[in-house]
Amino acid sequence: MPANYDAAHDRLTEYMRRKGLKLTRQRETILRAFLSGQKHVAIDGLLAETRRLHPGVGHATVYRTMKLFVEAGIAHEHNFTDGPAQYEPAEAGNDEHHDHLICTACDRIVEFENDEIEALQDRVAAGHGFRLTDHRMQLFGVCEGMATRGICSIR
Amino acid sequence: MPANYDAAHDRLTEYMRRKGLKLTRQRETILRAFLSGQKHVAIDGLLAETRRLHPGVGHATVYRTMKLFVEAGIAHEHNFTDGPAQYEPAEAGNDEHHDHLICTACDRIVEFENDEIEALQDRVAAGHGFRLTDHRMQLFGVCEGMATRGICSIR
DNA sequence: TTAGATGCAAATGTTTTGCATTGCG
DNA sequence: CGCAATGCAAAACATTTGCATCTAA
Repeated sequence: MPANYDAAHDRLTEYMRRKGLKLTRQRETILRAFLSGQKHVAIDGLLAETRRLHPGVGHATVYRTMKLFVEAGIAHEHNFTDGPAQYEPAEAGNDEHHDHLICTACDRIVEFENDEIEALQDRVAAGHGFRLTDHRMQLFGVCEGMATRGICSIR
Repeated sequence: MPANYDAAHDRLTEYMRRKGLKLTRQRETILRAFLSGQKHVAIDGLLAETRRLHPGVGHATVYRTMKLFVEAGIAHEHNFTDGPAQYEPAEAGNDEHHDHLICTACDRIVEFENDEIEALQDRVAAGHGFRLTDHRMQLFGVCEGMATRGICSIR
């Protein structure tokens, strides 16, 4: 059982109570699978791990559940490439916005946070009369290991 | 015939010559359609306009051709939302990189360029040992007209 | 003449949906 | 018990591909 399982489980329970939804064995299993693997997972990986713990779960259930997790604030959805979406656990307490550096050679994903950039984004938006609600910033490049030795240190 | 048609046509011709490809009536028509409408177009709009000028063009041809235009450097492809990709004409001379502000209420797209942000992005990437090849930055918000009067001034 | 381009239909890959059945509250 | 959730299959959607035919060079 992953470290932050209890906190996420509590949040989910509270969200379901508020919305009149039900906590099923599938949803608990998907939550466990979601929190036990790599930080960024796509549906197919999630489905595989979920089925390891609870055979027979349908893929539609995983899609529906991840959507629910996003609404409940325990997951974030990212679309880095044109392929399948990836999901990332939301931090329990401080869920600061962060952005991503993506290595196009080994698919490694590094997170970063930069207040200066965020401030400039707000200023740009304001300058055009926009009230900002969200943003997306993805930096694509080649990480050190891949650039110098062609060796990926993470997978 | 749109303003920048000739320049784009020249670039395309040159690219095709280099690659041993052929300039067909369809490709010329798609170029004309591409340059005659809104700055940002999706395939279906492009197909409609193309067929108005040249009935019978297949959608696969438009997909293939836009891919070609991107390679030839006369179009940029953007994936703002999860829907279909949008294409934008590249500026003939100075094709500076720019980013986008997207109004989630009226789908208006405003372009901007901010060297300070670009510089900070480079610095962030370098700090993580990445050699940057590309980036994507999209700011989502509500534009002035929609926020104050619920009226969109562009569509 | 011939390699490349086209149009159609079919395949692909991701995600959503309809529906009969199951199960949580 | 009743409404929500599930699993399955099918649909939806954007995009790509196979292939016979056509056409620019």
